[in-house]
Amino acid sequence: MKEKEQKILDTSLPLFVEKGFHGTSTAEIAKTAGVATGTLFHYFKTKEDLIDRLYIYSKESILEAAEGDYDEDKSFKENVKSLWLNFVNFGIEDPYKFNFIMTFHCSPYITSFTKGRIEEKFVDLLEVYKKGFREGEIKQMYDELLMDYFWGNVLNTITHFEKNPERMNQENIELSFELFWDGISK
Amino acid sequence: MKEKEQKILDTSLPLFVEKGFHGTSTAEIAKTAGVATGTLFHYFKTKEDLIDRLYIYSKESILEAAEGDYDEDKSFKENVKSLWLNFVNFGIEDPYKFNFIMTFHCSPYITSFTKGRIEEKFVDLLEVYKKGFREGEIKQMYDELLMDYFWGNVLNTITHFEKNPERMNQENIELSFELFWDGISK
Amino acid sequence: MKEKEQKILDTSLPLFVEKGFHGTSTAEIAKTAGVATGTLFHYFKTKEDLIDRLYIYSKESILEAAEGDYDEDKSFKENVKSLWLNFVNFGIEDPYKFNFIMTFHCSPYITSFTKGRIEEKFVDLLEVYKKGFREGEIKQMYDELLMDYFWGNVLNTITHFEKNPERMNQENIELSFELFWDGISK
Amino acid sequence: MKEKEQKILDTSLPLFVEKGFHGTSTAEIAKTAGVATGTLFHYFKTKEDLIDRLYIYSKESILEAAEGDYDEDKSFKENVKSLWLNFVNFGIEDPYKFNFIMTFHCSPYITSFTKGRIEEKFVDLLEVYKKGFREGEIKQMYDELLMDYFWGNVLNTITHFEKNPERMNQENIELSFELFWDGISK
DNA sequence: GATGAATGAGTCTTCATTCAT
DNA sequence: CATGAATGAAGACTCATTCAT
Repeated sequence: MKEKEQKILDTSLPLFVEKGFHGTSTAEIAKTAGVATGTLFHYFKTKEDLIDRLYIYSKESILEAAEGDYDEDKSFKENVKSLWLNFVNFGIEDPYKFNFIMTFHCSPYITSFTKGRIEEKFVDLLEVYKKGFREGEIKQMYDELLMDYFWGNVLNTITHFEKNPERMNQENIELSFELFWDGISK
Repeated sequence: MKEKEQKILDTSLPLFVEKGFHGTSTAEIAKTAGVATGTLFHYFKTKEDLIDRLYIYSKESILEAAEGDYDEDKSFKENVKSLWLNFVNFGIEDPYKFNFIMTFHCSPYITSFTKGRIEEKFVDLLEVYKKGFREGEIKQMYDELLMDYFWGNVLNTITHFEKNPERMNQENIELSFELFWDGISK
Repeated sequence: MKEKEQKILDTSLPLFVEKGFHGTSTAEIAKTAGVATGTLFHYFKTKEDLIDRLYIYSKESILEAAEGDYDEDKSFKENVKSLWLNFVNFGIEDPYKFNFIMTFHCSPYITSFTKGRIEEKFVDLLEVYKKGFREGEIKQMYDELLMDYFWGNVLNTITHFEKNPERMNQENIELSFELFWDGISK
Repeated sequence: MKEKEQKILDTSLPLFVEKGFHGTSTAEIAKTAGVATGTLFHYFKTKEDLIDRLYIYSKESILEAAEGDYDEDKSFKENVKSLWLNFVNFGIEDPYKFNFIMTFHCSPYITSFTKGRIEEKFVDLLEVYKKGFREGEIKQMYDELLMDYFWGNVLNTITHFEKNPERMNQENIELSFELFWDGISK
């Protein structure tokens, strides 16, 4: 990827998160990225194209962050915790990318093609855990509720430590996971 | 409140939720509400003023929905469940108002004056519960985490049933509360 | 029609004729008409809409100019001459409108709906002459050739006197008609 | 002339005819011609330069088509007919070049230098006929009217057969010439 | 109170042209 | 020669807001 293209992606992501799609002008993005407006449209056909590419970019980052962790030798709880931590750490370390995904997940500006392409990979990732959930020591419930509960807790934890960074330490992160795990345990 | 003023409030709320602040034009609001653009600016000095008033309007609704419920004769869990249910029901019955609050809670368009005024009332409402939490049979943790966990679960539950309306029944709502409660229980 | 709307129509017509569709900017039109750019788009949804309305406006003018002239008591040649003169006079007196029609007749910016609506009226106007042409003392030929020959001569005459205004007098106009008439006479 | 230079000329001519000067972008020309934008500007200093060169190119083509035909042994009418046919055939066989000339004849983008240079040659070509017109069996009239009448008829004939290609045959072309000739004959 | 014509700054996007490679 | 990334002025169109009626 060309240098200016990357610069535009990196610059526009926090702007979109903080000011929304319509609240961020292409002029502002270009200016902040230190390129001409024409350059932005050289790399991204439209503003929609830019945000679509940002969505792919962010989702790939979060997938990478969580990937390839399942360890058969550890307990199921340990494996789930590891996944949970990967997501939470990603959200804390790269809050803009995380918030971008949360904000534009339902946005009409992300093409359904892109959404579908990404969602597929996500489903693959979680497949290995689903099995464990079903056999495990956790409450009986349908998949969607479990997934939403998991995600809700990840999101909640990230948001909480974003708001209260002085509270973020090993102990409180452990506690947050226990809140989640004790909720689903039988 | 005058009829047209009310019409503008009711019309603009879902528009703002679905298209965002900058994505919704005053012309569209006026047209949808069946009034002239001039009329909108007669009742609301600026677009910011309109969204500020919507925030007050929505927050007052949710406060009303949760108010005056604490019953000394019931167990603490029952009281918390009752509060949790009030919020969840509000979000399910009036999803636009609920989403409006969630979306514009952090928005720069809501004046900090308005935010402060409202937050104050909220704190009052929760004060009575805080005591219970401290004395109760729940895990030891600091207030902010508890509040955020509570809110995260409410939000999560509402979002889940919005996405999966066919799953919404007494049993699954109870289950959702148990996920929350078992999380904080010792 | 509102005053500013009319002003925009009158101002833009010569601009489009002289500089073409793409060569004339909406900013220039508005400035020349003495209105704000927003005003132009208040009355005309798009630039295409403006040129479409101009086409209707011009064609209606030329139709009015030629209308209702057929006189059974005069010779056929006199009637044709009268029609020919009406068109020629229109083109000389209102050269912008005439040139606008000639230039944008085949333009993709005029909707086919508008073209059809106008063409219909034109066909009606010429119908009464067609009969005469067929029975008359003129050469045998198919309708389209006759019509194109007639129009070509009208256009030619107007263009000629536009370029050589000092030549325009009764005698030369008569001569021009004779060039046309002797062409089609047997 | 280099291959790419020629390609650009051949590609841009129909584009300019169909979409106008401002309606055709240099990017589109380059893309259609299969060259880089930089290449276009290597051969043609500006867009105006390109259209200027196209004008010369087209006018030279039409001059070639009509050149060197006057035959003292034939009747004057035969000679005029031959010239008339040369132009008509050119317009029918190479409609884009012909239309280009007609469209950009009055265009401000063609430098007056170019126009003058070309017009000169044209005058030379017609000089030999003027004499004949004056002495011949045709109506008394001034030169400009005669020239415009001649051109008008050529243009008219070409346009007519472009619109009605199925009517184009020896007989109808003869008829078209007779319309013209009988018009100017005494 | 209610209207909607009028405004002009601001939006996204295109374009002719340049220049380093 | 040939390329295409880079530029920023200009284009069509939108929008919050005002004000005369």
